[in-house]
Amino acid sequence: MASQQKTPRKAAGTGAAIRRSPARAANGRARGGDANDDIGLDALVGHAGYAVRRFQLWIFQDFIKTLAAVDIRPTQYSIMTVIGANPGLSQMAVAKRLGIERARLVHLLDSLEERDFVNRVPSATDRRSHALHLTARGKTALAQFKRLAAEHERHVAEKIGKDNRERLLQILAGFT
Amino acid sequence: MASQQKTPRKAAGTGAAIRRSPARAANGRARGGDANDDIGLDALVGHAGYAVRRFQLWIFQDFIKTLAAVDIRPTQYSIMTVIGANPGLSQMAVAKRLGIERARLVHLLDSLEERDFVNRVPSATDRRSHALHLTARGKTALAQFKRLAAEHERHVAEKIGKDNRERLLQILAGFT
DNA sequence: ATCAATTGTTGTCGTCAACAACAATCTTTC
DNA sequence: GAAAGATTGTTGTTGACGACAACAATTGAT
Repeated sequence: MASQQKTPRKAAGTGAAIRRSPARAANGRARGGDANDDIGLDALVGHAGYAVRRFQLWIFQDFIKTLAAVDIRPTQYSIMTVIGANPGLSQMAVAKRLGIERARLVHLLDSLEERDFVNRVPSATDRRSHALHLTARGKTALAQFKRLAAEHERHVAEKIGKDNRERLLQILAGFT
Repeated sequence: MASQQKTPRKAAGTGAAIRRSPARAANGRARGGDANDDIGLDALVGHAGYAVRRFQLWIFQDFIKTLAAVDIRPTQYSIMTVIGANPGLSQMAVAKRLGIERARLVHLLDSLEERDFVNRVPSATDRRSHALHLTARGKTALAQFKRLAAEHERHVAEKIGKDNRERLLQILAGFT
């Protein structure tokens, strides 16, 4: 990390010239100028992971923005949705189902419980586990969240196209 | 956070009996037993963001695993790919192109420079910026990375189907 | 009764996105 | 050409997140 520390900007006055290889074509610009979108990605295009990362970023940002008024993030929404559809689940069950680490779920449930959306009820059959339930307030809140989430989903449809969205859901159905 | 602290498990000894409601249907399980995949997701299915999140997780894990031998992560790979295809770019240009914060790119380039894959050359036209280049070692390394990345991409194709993968890339092309 | 496994919890570590602030350096404008 | 404003790289902080490790309480199996 101490490799080049404080940016010794002036140090290397190396007249070593640089003259960007003119043969390389695709490059050029250097100082923004105008279009900075003409930067070749080369192999990056054609990489599913890259496209998915960018898309995931966009979609989460839109979700957060659309649900900003109620201050609910995607993970919180997914938790409430699962509990709402399957009341009484244990934390392990929820964690496993959503692919969340149970250690992380603890804090997530803490915040949801603080806001009186979720309830940890001691399980009757297993004194180790908690049965998770939505509170009355949580249920009505979730209903509103779902409306906003539906609006977000419309944004997605507008962005990539209605049928493309459905095709996407179909392709990735195996991961839900 | 202090809401329910140390799990007062025993406290509620409420002999209130409970005998889990047999009517609840859909839930039930509690202790793993056998199939724990029968938990309804309700509205979660049909949410692009959720599917994309799970997929992105899978795909990144596979990328990391496939390139574990060379210790290259997706972001590092994308940086080297872009620099390789457009030598001389500034950090701002790379950051903007890849959707990485320029603050974050600093550390990423530090590590790549430490490993002698990338070079920060003082720009000839703008003494504020650095012209980014792959080192000789970086170029040969990138060639190998690309072979491994191609292998990873084959894993993706195996997972979701060859044509589904291409359709996915096509749908998300606007985000690259 | 004993030992292994499970559940919720706490804590730590490393990655990552989002900001804010700063010095050095352009660029613009008068 | 000097002052004001914008850019570039950098440092630092915050918070969400995934991955692990350890632990007490409890359950299940031997």
